[in-house]
Parts: sequence; structure tokens; C-alpha cells
Amino acid sequence: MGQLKDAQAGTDSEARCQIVRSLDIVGEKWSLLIVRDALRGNTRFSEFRDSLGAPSDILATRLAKLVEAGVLEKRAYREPGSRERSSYHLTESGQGLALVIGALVQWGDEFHPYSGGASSRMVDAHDREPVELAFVTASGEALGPDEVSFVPGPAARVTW
Amino acid sequence: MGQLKDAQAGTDSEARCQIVRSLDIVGEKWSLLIVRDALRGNTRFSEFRDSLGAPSDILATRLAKLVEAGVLEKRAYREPGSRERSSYHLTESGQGLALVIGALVQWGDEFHPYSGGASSRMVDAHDREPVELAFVTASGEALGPDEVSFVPGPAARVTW
DNA sequence: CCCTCTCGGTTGGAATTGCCAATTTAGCCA
DNA sequence: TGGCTAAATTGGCAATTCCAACCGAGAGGG
Repeated sequence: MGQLKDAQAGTDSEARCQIVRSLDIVGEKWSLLIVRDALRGNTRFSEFRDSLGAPSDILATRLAKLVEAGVLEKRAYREPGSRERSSYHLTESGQGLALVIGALVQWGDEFHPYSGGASSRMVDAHDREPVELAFVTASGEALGPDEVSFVPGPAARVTW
Repeated sequence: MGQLKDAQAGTDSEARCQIVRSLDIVGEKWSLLIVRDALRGNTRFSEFRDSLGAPSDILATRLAKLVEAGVLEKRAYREPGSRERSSYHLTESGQGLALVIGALVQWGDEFHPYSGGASSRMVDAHDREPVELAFVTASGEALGPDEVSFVPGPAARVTW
């Protein structure tokens, strides 16, 4: 959603709650799916379009926005016998979205499972052992979602 | 997004990738913000409307959808001297979305920080000590977002 | 030199979704 | 009867998304 401009009077776009600012970047339709595709290794316009079935105009708009936000990086590549074309690669910020994607996958698997079983699993990239997302304390202890509170931080204003 | 009907030919709504199914429930504009508000303790229509600044027609639609999806539960309450009214409470599934909200907060804080500092922090509900979201292995070891792979699960079909 | 192919987009127009203000509904109380 | 409040619903307009068709730049073929 690049559109929750000023939901609450008196809050400028910088001061708004972190969730709103994150959703401004990846909350629009198709954005997170593009990132998921990039995590799978896709890099080209046509790969995203074919794999997602997204309209090409929207795809172009989203790719540009993700590049501008620093989630993707646009690079030129050239295949032998072809002209130079564009490809899109995850930045560190884009890699970090694995956290959000993982949260959506895990939440769906846990609370809205598909009868046929999990459609996607998360594994350690090195040894292929399953991993899961959890809240952890400084001492390394895991907490359930109901044992965590969101509290205003230093920059909180009217809303957070 | 309750609208990625059949992005890819041949995939019915049940068989689609878990992310798409999760986004079908909470991917529409305002949905996650409503859940965030509920995590903060808000329960009433007017509280959501005033705190979010969301249009009341959209709010009504989203609340109904979240109730239908089992994220919120609609209850009746009565204040002395008033008629019976509706309130909305998180189910266990809704609580579970703390994972997704936490991921968005943490990603935003880490990669797109607001100059004034973090607007929201995550703490242990019991002792108020800070917590963070991380991928953890079965042995309790934490992994970074770049050390995790998403692989097809048992129910994966064309896409995942 | 022209014709055609591919990839990475643009463009125009219809359909859907979201926004805003005004109104409605239902019960409570005077 | 009329006013009050919370919870919506409605109508009209704006913004977003969708779809199909088109464009253009360079490569290769004839």
C-alpha cells in the first residue's frame, strides 16, 4: 500500500508506525510475491510475469518501486547473441524480507492448513534441516506469539 | 488481497502457494493494521475506525472477512445503559499473526529505519525484556534470513 | 536492407476496489 | 415523541488493477 498517506491527522509519512511504513513498501498487491519469486532465484521480467501471472504493467510498476525502495537492484545482463536486458536481484534488504515471507508461510501452515499438507517448507540452506520462525529473547529462549507485546519505541508519537 | 483468484492456470484456490493463501486473508489494505490494533487491545468498531482512520465501509468489510476467516471473533457486549453491541477479539489464529506483524516491524526497523529511532519495540510480555524474531533450527540455533531456503512441501503443485 | 523474433516494457479502456460524506438502523433514555 | 450513540450501509466519485494489444531496440536470417 503506497497509499496510507496520512491515516491519522498530524502524522507525517516518516513518523508513522513502522508497520505502515513497511506496508508502504511491500504491502501492495503482487509486491511480496515478486520478492518470494526473487528468493526462489527468479531475476527476469518474463520469469516474474510467467511465474506469477501478474499483469505486465503492474509488474513494471512494482519492480520500479521495489528498486527505488532498495529491495531489489536492477542490473543489466547480456546473453550471447542477445541484446542487453534488465534483471532484478535481491539486496540485503530484500533478503531480509525472508522474515516476512516466512512468517506468512508459517502462520498459514499453522492456522489455515491446506488439507493436502504444507505447500512450502523452510529449511537451513546448508544442511536442509527444517527451521521455524520464533520470537527469541536475548538469552536465546523461544517465546510464543502470545507471550510478546508490542510497545512504543523512542520514536513513537501519536500512533505506533 | 482476496483476489489472486487463479494466478496460474490449473491451480485451484486450495492448492495455491501458502503465501498467496495467507495474503488472501490478511493481504488486503487495512487488514493487518486492524490485527495490529487488536493486538494493542482494541476491540470495537469505533476504536478501529478512530485509531486507524479507515473508512467505515472498508472497516466493516474487513472485520467481516477476518471473522469469517477465523482471525477475529465477534462477540456481543453491553455497557450499562446501552444496547447490545459488537466487539471483535483475536482468536488463536489472530494472535499468531503477531509473527507477521513482528516480521514487518523488525524488517522495517532494520532496513528502513526512521531517523528518530524505532517507533515500536517487541518485548517479552512477562518481564518486558526485548525479543526479536529469528529463524531457529530444531537444536535452538538462530539463523539469518540469508541462511534459510524455502522449498516445496508435500502439497506443492505447479507453484508453491 | 528488410523481415521477423524476443524480451521488456507501454498504452488504452473496462472493471474492480477504495474513499468520503451522508444516511440508516437499533435499542436506550428522557 | 424525539434525541443519543455505536455500528454499520449507501451513493457518487477517485484511484487502482486488469486485460489485450501494441511498441521498440537490438539480433539473426534471407
